[in-house]
Amino acid sequence: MASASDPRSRVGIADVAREAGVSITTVSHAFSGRGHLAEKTMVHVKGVAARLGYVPNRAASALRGRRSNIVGFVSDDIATTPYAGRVILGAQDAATAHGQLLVLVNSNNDDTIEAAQISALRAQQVDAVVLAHVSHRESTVSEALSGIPAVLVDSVDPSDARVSVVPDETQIARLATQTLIAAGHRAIAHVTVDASGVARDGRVLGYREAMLEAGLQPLIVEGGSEGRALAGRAAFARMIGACAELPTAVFCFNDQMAMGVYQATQALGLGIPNDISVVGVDDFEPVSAELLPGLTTIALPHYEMGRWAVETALAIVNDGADRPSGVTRMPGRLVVRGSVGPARGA
Amino acid sequence: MASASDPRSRVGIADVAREAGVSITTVSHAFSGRGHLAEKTMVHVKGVAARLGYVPNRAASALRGRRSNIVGFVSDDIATTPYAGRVILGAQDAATAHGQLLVLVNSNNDDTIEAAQISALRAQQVDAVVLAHVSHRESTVSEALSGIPAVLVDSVDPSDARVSVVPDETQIARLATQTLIAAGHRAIAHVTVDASGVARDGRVLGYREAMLEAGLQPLIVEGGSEGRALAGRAAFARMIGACAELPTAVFCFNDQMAMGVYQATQALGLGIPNDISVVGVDDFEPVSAELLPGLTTIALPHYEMGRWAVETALAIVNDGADRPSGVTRMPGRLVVRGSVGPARGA
DNA sequence: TTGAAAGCGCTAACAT
DNA sequence: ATGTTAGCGCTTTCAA
Repeated sequence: MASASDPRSRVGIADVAREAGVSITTVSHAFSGRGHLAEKTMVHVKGVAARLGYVPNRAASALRGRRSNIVGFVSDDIATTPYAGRVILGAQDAATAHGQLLVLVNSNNDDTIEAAQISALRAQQVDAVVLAHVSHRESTVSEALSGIPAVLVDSVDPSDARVSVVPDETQIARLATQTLIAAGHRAIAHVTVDASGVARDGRVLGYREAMLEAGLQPLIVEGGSEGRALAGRAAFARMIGACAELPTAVFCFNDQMAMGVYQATQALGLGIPNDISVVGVDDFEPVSAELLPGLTTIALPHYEMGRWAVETALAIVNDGADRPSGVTRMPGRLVVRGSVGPARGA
Repeated sequence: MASASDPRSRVGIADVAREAGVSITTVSHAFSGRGHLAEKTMVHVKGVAARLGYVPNRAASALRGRRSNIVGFVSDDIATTPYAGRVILGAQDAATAHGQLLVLVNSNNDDTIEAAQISALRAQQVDAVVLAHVSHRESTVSEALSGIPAVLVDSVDPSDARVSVVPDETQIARLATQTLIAAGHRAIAHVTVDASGVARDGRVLGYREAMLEAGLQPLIVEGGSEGRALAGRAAFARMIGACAELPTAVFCFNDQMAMGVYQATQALGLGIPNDISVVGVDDFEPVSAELLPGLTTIALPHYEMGRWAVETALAIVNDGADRPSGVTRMPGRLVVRGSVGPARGA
């Protein structure tokens, strides 16, 4: 059976030129803004193009010119967390603002797939790549990326050869802790995971600093290797066993662990925020906004990092300059809901 | 300052041919698998290519051939829910299996942006596009898509001109309801949203059917327009006011509303599943797996729909055949956790 | 202000 | 089994 009308936009620059009675150069100029067209030629050409449904073929421009105007975005996990989504939003806004197309590929946390995806991106002649690894960690940049401007999001290159942007974990933890201190709490525990990592270690550090500065005694409780509700419950249980007197506030590694703390307190008949105040990290809304009471938490700068990454990648492409490598830290933002109250007896 | 080694893979098919001492046709054949190359020529050419870091330029192939080997994926919201993520995973697996690159764009639920993104996709010469609208609904296909094979995910084209794949809402609701019936429950309420929609209406229907078939009396309680915890709490509260005797089980429109039901029962001192059994829909893991007890729920066929969409889109491209338009319904899958118990007194 | 023509890297006839 | 060659649709000198 014959196929329906040709799938691809069969109308090319030559068709527009013929129909408009001008040369293809003129049409090209009308779209690229180069050269100097008479106002009315411009209008005429654009009109004809629109009538014909002409869309410039990017593959052809990419072939002819040096640039494809596409930037690749490699994510290791867009499926199970919504974090990457916000980074993508920021990246896409930046790309759109610069007339670039953002092409997303997902490596599903598999190095082999990642290398293959990067190779595919390279074959598409992407101008630059942003590599977003969901959990803040060290990660070696795939060899496949050599020769392509790249910026890392939420991870740092141990060889320090790439530009990267990460959340300021220490600031985030300080902000959370100081929020609790400002509410009058003095016995503040930090519930976290036991597996060392950039995010965990940075937050532990920030917590310690804030406590020590306020002349308070840090209390760190670990609940398992994964930052989930189960670990939050486990940590809370462990804390009860270990403390003569229960803290009046808990700063949790993330919102999911905070959810576990909610569950543990509930089982004990403790009320939030009356008996105990809680602060999380992430502002993972399906959790933070839905808990009862709403969870006061520190939102991570996902959108901002995505935006910054694309802007920076494009700057590297445009300036040709080797941007000073190094890591940029972006602050978290306090989101106030209902889980922080005054300290008991304060 | 001079830029570092040229950003794009400067080595082309001609370089490989020269270095290997063969013609460019031979190199092309070595990569495309067309023609008939001697085994050792093949190996030799591939070796040289690898050494030179050669990657075929897709833009050039797309320009020359009829096909770009890229399929576009338009999502209206990858940022705030993880559902699209699973669809994307399925779509990407299918694309990779067929040697296609999946290019994702996000419309952020804005028709203007969507049209622009589709136009960009078209300019990239995509072979086909899949349009994923997160919440199962009717949606008119953008004009920008005319002439391009497209398949819809999670939405149907009212004009019925496009192929689409959606969850089988009725089956999903029946499965949920029957799970409760099988556990011995007879007084089973359905907590849902008040805004009519394909998903809501289909689930209400399935619930009704299952109840009536079992000779049971349906009880539908609405909690608001958005399927979130707040609405779940509101619905539960309303139910208490309206019923002489509380149901022993609740089937919720989605996991988030189920979370609201958990909160409402907790406030009342009711235990799950001892006093009341709960079933959700979505298997939204940050909620379903983290609730205490874990939520028994119906997983939506996101991955499968993504896969099917790309497979089907590619089939349309390849066969040139006008695939019979129409909607394909995919079943949900029961995920058993801990929120369903035997009926009280059963 | 506009046009002619070369060529980006590749594939597909068509040789040999 | 391998090589020659003509374009795909566009941008970009260069000329008019």
